[in-house]
Amino acid sequence: MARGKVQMKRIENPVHRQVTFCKRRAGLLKKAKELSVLCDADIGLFIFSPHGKLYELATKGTMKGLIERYMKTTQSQAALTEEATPSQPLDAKEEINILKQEIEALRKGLGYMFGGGAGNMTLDELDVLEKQLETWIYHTRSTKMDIMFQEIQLLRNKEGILKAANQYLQEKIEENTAITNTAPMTTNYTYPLTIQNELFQDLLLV
Amino acid sequence: MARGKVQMKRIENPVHRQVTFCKRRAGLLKKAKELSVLCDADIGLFIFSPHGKLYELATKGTMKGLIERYMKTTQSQAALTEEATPSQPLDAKEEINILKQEIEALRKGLGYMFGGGAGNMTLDELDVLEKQLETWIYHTRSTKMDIMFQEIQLLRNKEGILKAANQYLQEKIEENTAITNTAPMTTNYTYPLTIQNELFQDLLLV
DNA sequence: AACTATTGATAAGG
DNA sequence: TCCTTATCAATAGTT
Repeated sequence: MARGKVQMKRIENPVHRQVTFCKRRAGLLKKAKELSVLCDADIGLFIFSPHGKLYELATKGTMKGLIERYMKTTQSQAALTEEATPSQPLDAKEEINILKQEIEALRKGLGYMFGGGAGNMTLDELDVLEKQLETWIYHTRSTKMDIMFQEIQLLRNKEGILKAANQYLQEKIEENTAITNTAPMTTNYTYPLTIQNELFQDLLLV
Repeated sequence: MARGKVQMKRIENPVHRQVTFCKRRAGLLKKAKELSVLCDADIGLFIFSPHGKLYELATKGTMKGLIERYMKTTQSQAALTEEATPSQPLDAKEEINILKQEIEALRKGLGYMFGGGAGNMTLDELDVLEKQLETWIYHTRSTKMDIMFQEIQLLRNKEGILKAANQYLQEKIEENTAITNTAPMTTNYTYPLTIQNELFQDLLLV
């Protein structure tokens, strides 16, 4: 580049950085488009600026479509990798096939969910998808139950602490009354059930 | 570039195209990485060769993570667009918020499904996810039922046609028997229920 | 935003 | 695929 070699590290000066970002971003998008045209390649490119603004390029169809293709490719690559190194040399293939089937159904189902169209799934695929959804919903409910149970436990603990505090205060009052029982309890000031004891205060912050 | 300016169109010579693809792909990935480092930008880039081979770069985290961020950004942009031109000037915001909530839950749920971890979803999000899954499973079952119903209808039609064919053949036989009833039916040749009539044949191909 | 000196990318060839 | 080299393209620093 010009007027001095550039160091390959973050440009600290914010103005320089912003200018360079604009220039190089344009260059990168241009290069991507050129590669796509010259070599008949399909390219998806997205750039988030430091401020989170998005710049994107999809040289074929929509970015969504390219992303789906990307997902599909990486998933099948993963499946092939697994096939190449079978943990149990034989008969693990069956399980791999089932997983592949599930992935395919989920992938189509995903497209269905985002695309909105219910189309072109076979009966078998729908069946797999349904079972997968049932499993998923089961896990969802299970996690939900866990969280609720934790909350219930927390509330029970707090309840216990409050009861103890209550009793403690009650005893204090009775003690007090016993000592000063010559003076009549004419005050209409009702004891609030706030806890003065610091130990209890700490416990309540859990 | 070198030895002559390049035309911005597909390189027809396959060897040249392949070589150029390798070189420019490397250049593009390098440029993307440079932009990322120099300007603190997050970049996702994937390239499909004409033969479908995938080359990718994610300058922060995984491509999956960047894609999720991309989805989220575009979705919120779409939401903002909708917010800027509200079809019903007021109170459509509520629905938008609900949709955003659903999308967020689904996005997290998607990560959960692929990532395998159940982690860091709130109770509310799990609730939305559960409801969404129920809707989805309902549609899945509905589509399945449609397909099955279609098949049943098809089978019923075929059954009707076969019954008609049967009757037709039966009549033919009786007719034949009536005409030639002087000759005894000594043949042990049993009539197969195949349909000779071309009309029926055509119908059965439905 | 426009200019230009300089570096970087790369087409062709081996 | 990798090296070389002539040439073009991108861009850093400046105005």
